[in-house]
Amino acid sequence: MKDVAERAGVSLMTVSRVLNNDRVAIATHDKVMESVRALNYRLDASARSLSSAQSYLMGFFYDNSLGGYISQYLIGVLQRCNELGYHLVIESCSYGESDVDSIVEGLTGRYMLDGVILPPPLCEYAPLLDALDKAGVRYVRVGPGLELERSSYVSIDDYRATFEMTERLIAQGHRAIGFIKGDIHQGVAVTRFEGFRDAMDKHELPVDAALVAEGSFSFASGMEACEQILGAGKPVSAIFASNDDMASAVIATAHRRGIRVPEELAVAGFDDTNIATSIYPQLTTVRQPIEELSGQSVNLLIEVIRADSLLDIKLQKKEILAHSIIERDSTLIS
Amino acid sequence: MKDVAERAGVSLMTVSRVLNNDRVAIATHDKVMESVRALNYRLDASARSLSSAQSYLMGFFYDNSLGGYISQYLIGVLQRCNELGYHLVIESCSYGESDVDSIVEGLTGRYMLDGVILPPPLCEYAPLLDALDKAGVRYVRVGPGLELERSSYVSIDDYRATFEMTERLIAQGHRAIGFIKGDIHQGVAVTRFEGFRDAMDKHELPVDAALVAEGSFSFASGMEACEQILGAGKPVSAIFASNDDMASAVIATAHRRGIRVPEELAVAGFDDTNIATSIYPQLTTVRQPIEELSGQSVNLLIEVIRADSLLDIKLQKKEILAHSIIERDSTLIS
DNA sequence: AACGTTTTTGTTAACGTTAACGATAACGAG
DNA sequence: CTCGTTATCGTTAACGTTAACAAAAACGTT
Repeated sequence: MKDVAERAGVSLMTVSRVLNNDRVAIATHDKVMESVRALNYRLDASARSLSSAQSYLMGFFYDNSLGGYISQYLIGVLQRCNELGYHLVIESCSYGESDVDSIVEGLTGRYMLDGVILPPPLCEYAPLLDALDKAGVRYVRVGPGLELERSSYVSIDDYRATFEMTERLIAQGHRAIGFIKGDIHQGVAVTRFEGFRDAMDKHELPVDAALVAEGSFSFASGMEACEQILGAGKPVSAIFASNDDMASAVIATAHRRGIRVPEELAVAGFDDTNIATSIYPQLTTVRQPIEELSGQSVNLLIEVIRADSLLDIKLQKKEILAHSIIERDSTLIS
Repeated sequence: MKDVAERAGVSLMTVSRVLNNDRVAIATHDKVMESVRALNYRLDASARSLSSAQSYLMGFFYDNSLGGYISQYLIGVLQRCNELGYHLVIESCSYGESDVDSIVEGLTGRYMLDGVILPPPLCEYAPLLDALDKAGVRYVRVGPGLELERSSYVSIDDYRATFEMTERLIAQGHRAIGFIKGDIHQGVAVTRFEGFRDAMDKHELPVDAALVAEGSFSFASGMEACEQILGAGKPVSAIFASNDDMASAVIATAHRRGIRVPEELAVAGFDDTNIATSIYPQLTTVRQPIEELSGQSVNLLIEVIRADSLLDIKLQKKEILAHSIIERDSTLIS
């Protein structure tokens, strides 16, 4: 940096200011930038962190049950991070596996991470939230269903979403509708079921216990749940699964049993993940705008960081983004 | 750190040594660790980086076309990284999108990254390799098919894998076998086709041009390719797709056309990704041990880093791990 | 022209660690 | 017991940046 400063005939501080977009006379700015380019100079990230007490590193906690869908979260998060000059560090952490404290300690080397993004299901994992709170790490959650008063978050309205999808199925003439719950330890699983139940109630349709099965959001659990519902021997004309993995398991099960979708059985999912369009027939589902959600979580996180370090305020901001219902071939009768 | 040193009655240097597993008398070690625990002390990552010229950060370049499969790479990489005290930074970079230089510059703040892991398809993206070489960033590639002399890498033997799978199909009695190529700009796509072709040759079976279609490794391209092959009107009893996404597209297309799998059409894929077991019927495929490959890439990368900083040697090491053939319901006739 | 304001730039002192080298203590062999 | 060797520990000086404050320059007002 000294070389740059000398070449431009200014002080170190001025160079630093130019490189950090601080207030500098435009003429000076240009002079400095010219030197920077000529010498192909870059700030040293470590020195910068040490001096400024910021790492420009965001954390992203990843649980394997997020599986392939991590990519959809990553798109939004990475884009915002890059736009804002941050880099993204992935930390793996398994829901239920309890070395949470040591994980949090591991990234606690004082200014290692400026903040953390928590996608599902970790956004609802209380021990992790506790550890982060204790360590004073700032975080924003994406799509939590539990402990909503605990931190800033972005989400969709899961209740309204399942409510609306259920009404859509009812409007299509379905009366006997099966439902596959997600992992009931997760808040969204409960919320989604409530939306289904209340929509059925509203239209005075019974929620038959034999047509409601518990899954865990995984494909395998979806197959079991579907077998259970179909095995009950009661008539069902549609099954609404709490996520796309389980919905695709319903379709797979139907194929295996020779049941035609959607003619004999309509199937609806939730999330609009990649798999929704990678199976036949393509899945009718609730679309969560995951990219927007996760991108917005970065914006929020930065606000939280600013509020914390500038004003020493623990900001709590909640944002609900719009979902939509995507109708594809698994429910429409062509 | 000063507090820890005073409490333990030693110098700063000794504390540093204890925390870095340097040679220290065992009694001193214990004394220091006691203080560390009592004061709940952690090393400051930034200061450590600044002083030691190491960031303990590995980069992982991510291209969207990796899509959901990033999770399978992540598992191996993250585990090794954590074991070795490293953290993982995800950088997004799109194959073909050409701001490669600015991306590499962005992480070039001298010691920002100790090294980089390159999964497909970026492991074959020459402009990126050029930029990394120019910037002096050390990297290891996972599963490259091109420019094999250019750096260290870990991979499987794609040629042998398709060769063996093809022989397996032939042994099951198939004679008219269709093949869907991957994106021909990628080395593995070519290699995999060669394995298929040579196996057919060996058994004196013709490789009918009408039964070979070009895809791009995506589900959509697989559907098109499959339509093309089936539309040719020639008899086909099996289709071997260059990856699982395209193989599942073949199955979806078969469903749509009312062709029974595997009775009327056997289908084989490549990779053994999650989707292989998330569809009906489950996919016969070549299993790449992605976790092992990616985990091993971290080991290699650390060797490369060591060799470079200690001996100033550009290490080139190649490792081939074993693949296997997983037979599931898309080829067996029950 | 003198003075308050604001804008722009410079100086100094950390930030918390480790490299490099030096000093001391412990040990073994002759 | 002496001396060389090795194991252990301490001192000093960076590492490259920015915060905080100070100074100077530019500007507008009366």
